[in-house]
Formats: sequence, C-alpha cells, structure tokens
Amino acid sequence: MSQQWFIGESHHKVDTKGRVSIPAAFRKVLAAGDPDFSEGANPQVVVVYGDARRDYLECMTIKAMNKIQRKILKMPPASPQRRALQKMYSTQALVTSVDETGRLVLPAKLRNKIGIDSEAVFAGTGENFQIWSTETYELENGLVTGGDDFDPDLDPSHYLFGDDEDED
Amino acid sequence: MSQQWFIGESHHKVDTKGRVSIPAAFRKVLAAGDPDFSEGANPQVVVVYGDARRDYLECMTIKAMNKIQRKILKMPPASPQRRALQKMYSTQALVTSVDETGRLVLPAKLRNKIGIDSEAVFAGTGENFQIWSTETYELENGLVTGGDDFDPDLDPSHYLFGDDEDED
DNA sequence: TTGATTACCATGAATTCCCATGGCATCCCT
DNA sequence: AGGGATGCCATGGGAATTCATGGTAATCAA
Repeated sequence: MSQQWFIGESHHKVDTKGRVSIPAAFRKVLAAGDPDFSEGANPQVVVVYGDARRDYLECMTIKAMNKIQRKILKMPPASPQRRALQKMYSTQALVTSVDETGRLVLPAKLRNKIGIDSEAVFAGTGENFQIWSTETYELENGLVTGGDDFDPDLDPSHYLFGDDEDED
Repeated sequence: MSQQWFIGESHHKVDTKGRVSIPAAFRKVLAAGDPDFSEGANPQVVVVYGDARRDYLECMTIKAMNKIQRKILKMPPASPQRRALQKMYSTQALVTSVDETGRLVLPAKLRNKIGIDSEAVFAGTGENFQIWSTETYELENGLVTGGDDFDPDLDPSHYLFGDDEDED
C-alpha cells in the first residue's frame, strides 16, 4: 500500500480556469480512498468549503466522507449539531474528481471565498488536506495563538507523551 | 457509481412558467435513485412540501421515498404519528419528473408557498436536497440559534469528535 | 375557446476533454 | 562516470461538450 496519509506541503499554480495540480503523493492517497476507483481512472475528491469562518478548503477521500456521513446519520435528526454538520458537509461541499492530468478544478466561487488568485498551498493534515491561498497561509502560520493548556512556544512533539498503544 | 449523495449548493433562475434547472450533479443522483430509470429517459423526483411550517421544498429520489413509505407502513395504523407522516409524505407531496433539458416545473401553488419569485437555491443535504427562495435561504442561514449544548460560533466539525467506528 | 401545461427548438456561457510542452529526476547502457 | 533515453510531473492552450436559460409551438383540460 503506497501511502495512507496526506503528508507534506506544496505550492501550485492556479490558472484562469481554476485548474490546480494536486501533489502527486496526494493523488495516490485519493485513489486508495475511493471505493469506486479502478486502475487508469480518475479518483474522486471531496472539497468542503464551509461557511464564512473557514478561509481554506478542506479536502478528503470518498471513504473519509462516507465515514462522516455515517456519523451524522447517527445523530438525533433535528439537533442543531446534526444540522450544523449536515450543512457543512453536505451543503457547503463539493464532490469532484481529479482529471487526466492530475488536476482539480476549483470553481470561481470557491476561489473567491478563500482568496486564491494565481497560487495555492496544499497542506497535508493526515486524514485530510487543506488548500489555502498563499497569502492567507503565510499569515495564519505566522501567528499561532495560545489557549488554556496550549503553549505555542513549546515543541509540539511534547504533546505526544503518554498512553502508548503500539500496533504498527 | 458516480455519486451517491446530494452534495453542494447552487442558485438557479425560475421562469414565469415555474421551470428551474436542477443542478446537473443532482440529476445524476436522481437517475441513480430511480428504479425505472433507463438510459436517455427522464428520472422521477419526489417533492415534499408539507404544511405551513415548512418554508422550503424537500426533494428526494424514488428509492428514498419508497424507504420512507415502508417505514410508515410499519407503524401502528391509527397512531397520530403515522397519520402525520402519511399526510406529509403522501398528501402534501408531489411526484414529477425531470424534463428533457434537466428542469423541474414547480406549480404556482408551491412557488407561492415558499416565496419563490425569480430565483431559487438548491441545497444538498446528503440523502435529500432542498429548494428555497433566495431571500428565505439567506435569512435562515444568517441566524443559527444556539441551544443548550450547542455553540453556533464553534466550527461544526467539533461535533464529529468521538466514538470512532473504523470500518473502511 | 382560453388559460394552462407540456413538448420542442435555440443560444451563450461555463466546463470538460484532449493534446502539447518544459523541467526534473531516474534508469540504463557502454 | 558520462550521457542519452525514459518517464512522471506541473502547467498551458484550444476544441468540443454540457449546462443553464430563454422562446415558440403544440396539446390538454374545462
């Protein structure tokens, strides 16, 4: 199995039609996470854009999306939590597919929403990956705000300490 | 199979005859969810308008409708719950079909009910999709009321956390 | 007949498809 | 160890198709 997680960070050109190359490593993960993927075809991707508060696009595999949908279906039908999730993951989202040349098309609406003009940053976050406009990305990366039990100056690996499981 | 859920959000013109284009992605789901659909023909849709409390139209595939009807048939025959459901899903509903050009015709009665004049919003909610008047949609979207353990300012993805299942 | 509904035709814009290129890295052969 | 040759990757442009939307003619019902 090639690769199971979205790992890495890279910059890509966005052309006037909204086409962006997906990092090759990510494409393999997308293919692996698409139940209907067959050799030589184009894997599908889910792009979640969410409401005004989100200034990036969250992307994931079909499998990951199905998992989320199953979770949502288990919640009480009329609860505000369920409705909020449904809106974010069903309404404010987009299912599309990687094209022949490994690209993704971002509709003008989405590009405007997150402020992309001609360049985008892809950032792996393990299960998902994010697409940012270069400017926003550099801004948000500069300031890491500290919360209650979070120290932004501490090396993050410290938070890994504790209850080990150990299967590979 | 192309696409299993109604996902996405889009605006469409409604003309004087009540014709609206259904988003192309939704049409594919409708076709897939219509047992009698044959290549080159027009898929059927179910439109549930309900009573005065509903200010949008709920739309679904034939398969989804059948599932609902089966559930209703399992309920105690004279129960008020069953009768309420029956009224909503059998009486206050409409079965129609997508036309050659991918449009749906909304009778004047329904357009008036939900306050559509010249533009409608289609909002996917996974299993179903909804049709709103643009104005109402933007209004209801603006105010997300917070309940007991619901924080409208929190990113909805927080509610996904917890009890993992982990099959594929 | 007359108003309403359905079928048929038309068109611009947006989107998808298909082909083309330059750069890097790798492989392989001698 | 050179030095092609090969192949994948990121990117570009134009052609072909689909989509959304409008209009007109035919059909239906009362």
